[in-house]
Amino acid sequence: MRPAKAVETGVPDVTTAQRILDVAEVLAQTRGFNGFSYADIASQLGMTKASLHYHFPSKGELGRALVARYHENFAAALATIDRAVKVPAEKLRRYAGLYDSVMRKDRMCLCGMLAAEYSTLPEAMRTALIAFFNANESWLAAVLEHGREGGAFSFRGSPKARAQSLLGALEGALLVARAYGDDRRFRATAKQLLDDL
Amino acid sequence: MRPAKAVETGVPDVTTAQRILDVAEVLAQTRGFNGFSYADIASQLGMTKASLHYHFPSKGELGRALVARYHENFAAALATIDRAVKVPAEKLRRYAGLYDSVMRKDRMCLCGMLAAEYSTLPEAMRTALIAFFNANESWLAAVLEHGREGGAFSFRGSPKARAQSLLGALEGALLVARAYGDDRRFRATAKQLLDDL
DNA sequence: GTCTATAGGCAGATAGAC
DNA sequence: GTCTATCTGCCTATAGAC
Repeated sequence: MRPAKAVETGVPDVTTAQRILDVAEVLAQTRGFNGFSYADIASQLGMTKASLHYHFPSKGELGRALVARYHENFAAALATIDRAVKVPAEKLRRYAGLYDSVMRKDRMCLCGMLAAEYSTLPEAMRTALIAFFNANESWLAAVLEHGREGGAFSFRGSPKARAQSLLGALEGALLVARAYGDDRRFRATAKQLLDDL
Repeated sequence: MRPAKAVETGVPDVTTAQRILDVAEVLAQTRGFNGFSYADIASQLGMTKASLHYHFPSKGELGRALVARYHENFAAALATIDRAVKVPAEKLRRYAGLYDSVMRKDRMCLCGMLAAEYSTLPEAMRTALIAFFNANESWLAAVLEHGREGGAFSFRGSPKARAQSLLGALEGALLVARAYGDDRRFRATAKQLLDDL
């Protein structure tokens, strides 16, 4: 039986693989997937490149794991919103808040960043990336449809089409605001997008 | 006096520097600035890497020239729109058409791509990038203000704020649509953005 | 202006000791 | 699991012949 560890502190096990992903995620969100190397991760963790390859044999594998975990965490955040809030407009406000918290950390959405690099990504990462966007769109479309039925929104067109443009608009707002280094700019655009519904 | 060349064909001089920029532009728009090398350009032009360095001593220099030329061409396109069209809504339709023509070539807007890579860019490129966005926003803000005064638009908020969110939304729509490889998706979003004004 | 040749460094990745 | 050592290849960039 596996021994319980760090029970006193209440701090759960953090595996090396997780710590690698943590560092890689920040690097990928700030510099892009092609903008960092195993050496960057290794130096930040005080270990060697060879050790990283034990956990993630190739960079493509690392990237795939990165997107998968990001997707899981995002899905969990959406589930939390669904549990905590029932009002569609407030759901969307919180959804935009997820992007805002990324902006405040001076990062880009991981998947927005990877979308820019799409043509250079291995197939497994491409597939995972599209899955992330699809999940976001489905969630958004459901909220939008529900909100319009309830009279909270009055947008034209299908909920699906709206979901697509909203997703793109938030990613783009983040992309440009980050270049300006201005998070108020992102919030102003996000508010406007939601007010337009 | 410099001898006239290619007068018979009516084809103007295309300098080597221009041809280098042409190839580099496509590469930067599809793979990102960190996603291509001098070797890629050289092989496409049938010349050596060393020759490229004669025209552009460093990759940063090449990138700066890339953004500067892109900005010039974009400004010229906006001037053409201003000359050909007076109706604000139609001006914006043509503006979105500029992005659409990029999408149809399976490329990303050069500056949207560079915005993703912002933190890895040399200072000169960052400055040129922001200048591009500023010019776009100024043009958009003027058209939006004019259109609202004329009763064509009824958006809320300042024209400047609208210009910022419109620019971001178009860049983001392009970014995501490109990952899906679906240009109809881009056009649907663009239409929606303009209809919302 | 374009070439050959090469420098010097960093990339992702592997072998094998501990 | 982590290390040292190393491989192979590509990167940006330069020197100097033509």
